[in-house]
Amino acid sequence: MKSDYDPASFAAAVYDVVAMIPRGRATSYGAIARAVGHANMSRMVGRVMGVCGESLGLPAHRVVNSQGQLSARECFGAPGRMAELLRDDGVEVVGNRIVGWRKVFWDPSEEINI
DNA sequence: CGGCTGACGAAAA
DNA sequence: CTTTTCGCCAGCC
Repeated sequence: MKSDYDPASFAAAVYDVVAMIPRGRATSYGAIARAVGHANMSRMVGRVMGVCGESLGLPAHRVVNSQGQLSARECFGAPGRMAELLRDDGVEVVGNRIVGWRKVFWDPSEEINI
């Protein structure tokens, strides 16, 4: 299987996964990294999302860390903006943490490896 | 060209 | 709960 690490392919896979996140759900960087075949590249996922998809219209606010905590809340133009978007998606957010993260969490590997 | 940092993760203490 | 360590790669100084 594709064990070769391709930055372009990796980014494309990340975009694809993030774009298919259902409303009212959220996923983690590690989950995406795993889904694309790079378990330890969670950081690269964050970097790829760091550019916010550059007008790709990706629901980056649905991507949080493994603990369901919003690390990039200040990257959406204003603090609390990300939580607001999540709340609009039907996800309860308290402070920087998603409420019921366990049931809100969406595993992309289930939709990719299906 | 080397070192630091970073929307991270997981394990260990 | 907090803090530390290791891993991974890319971008910046």
